[in-house]
Amino acid sequence: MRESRPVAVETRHLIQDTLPAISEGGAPAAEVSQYACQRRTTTDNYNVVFTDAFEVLAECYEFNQMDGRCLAFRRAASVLKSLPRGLSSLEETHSLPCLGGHAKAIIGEILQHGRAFDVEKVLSDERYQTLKIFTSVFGVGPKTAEKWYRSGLRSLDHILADQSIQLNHMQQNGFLHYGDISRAVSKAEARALTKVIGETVQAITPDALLALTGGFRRGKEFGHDVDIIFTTLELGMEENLLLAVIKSLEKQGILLYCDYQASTFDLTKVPAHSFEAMDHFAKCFLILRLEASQVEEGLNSPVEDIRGWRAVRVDLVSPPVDRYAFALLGWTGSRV
DNA sequence: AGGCAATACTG
DNA sequence: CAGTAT
DNA sequence: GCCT
Repeated sequence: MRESRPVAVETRHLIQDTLPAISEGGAPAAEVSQYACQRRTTTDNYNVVFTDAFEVLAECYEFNQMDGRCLAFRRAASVLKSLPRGLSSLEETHSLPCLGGHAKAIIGEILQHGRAFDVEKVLSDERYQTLKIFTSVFGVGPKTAEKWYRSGLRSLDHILADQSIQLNHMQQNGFLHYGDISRAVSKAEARALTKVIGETVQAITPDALLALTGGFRRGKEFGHDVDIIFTTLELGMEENLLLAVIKSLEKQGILLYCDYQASTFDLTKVPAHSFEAMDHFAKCFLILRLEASQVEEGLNSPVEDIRGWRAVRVDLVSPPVDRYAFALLGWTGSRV
C-alpha cells in the first residue's frame, strides 16, 4: 500500500473512456459523446483559449441565475477539453455535440481575432468581477455573493470589516484559509498528504487499501484539492475506519475543518445503478494542515510565507472493500 | 416546450 | 427550505 | 444554450 502503487479510481468517471479517432491531418472525427462521462479525460487541454471563454460565459450566466445557459457553456467547454488537439477552424466543430450557434460564434470570433466581444464585455463588468471574487471563498455561492453585492460590498476586505455579516462555519474557514486553499496544490504536496493519510489509516487498520485519486492520479502536476480513497479488508468496518481516521487527524492537530457525510449506500435499493454508488459511500471534506517538512520538494507557497505549513482541501472516501476492488478493476481495464 | 446530476449537510 | 458543496 |  505504498502511496504510488494503487490503481486510479475517479469518483465521477467510472464509465469506460472512448478515445476519439483522429482523422489523418484533419479534424477530430465525429466521435465525441454528448455525455461527459464517456468522453476522454486528459491532463492537457489543447483548447484553453476557447474553454476559458466558455467558462467565463458560464459563470456569468450562473451569476445571473440562468442555470440552463450556464450548463450549456459548461458542457461546451467540457467537450472542447476532451479533444485530442486544438481547434484550428470552425469546420472542425461541425461534428461536435453541445456546440450550437452561440458557442460556434464565440469560437469563430476567437479564431479570427483572438478574443470574443461577449467575453470581453463580461470580463470588464464590475458585477462579474466582484461576484467572482466573492464566490472564490469556500462556502460562498452565487446567492450569498449577490446579496453582498446588492448591499454595496465590493471586496473581501469589505466583507470582513462588516460587523453585520454573520459568516457560517464553512465561510469562516473559507476566509481563514483563503490564501492557502485558493492556491494550487502540487503533486509533491498531494503525495505528502497521501502519506499522512496512509500512515494514519495504517495505524488503525494494518490491512487497508488506499489510493490517491482525482487529477493527480491522472498525472496532473497541480490540483485544487487532494482526493484519496481507502478501505479496510474487514467488510462493514469502512465507516468506522473513516471516523477513526478523522479522530486521529484531529488528535494529530492537523484537522482544520471537517464535513463528514455518513454512508447512504444500500445494495437493496440501488443494485442496478451500482456505478453511481460512489456518491453513497461514507466520505468527508476536510481542510488539513500540511507541514513543509513533510513535503519533499517543499510547499507550494510564496517565499515570504514563513509559517512552515499550509492548508489543503482534502476529500476522503471510504467504500466497502468489495466496491473498492470493483472500482479499481474497472478503472485499470479502461485506461491501461 | 421542457430538461439540464444528484444529493447530503448546515443554519 | 435555501444555499453550498462534491 | 443546446438537445430531444
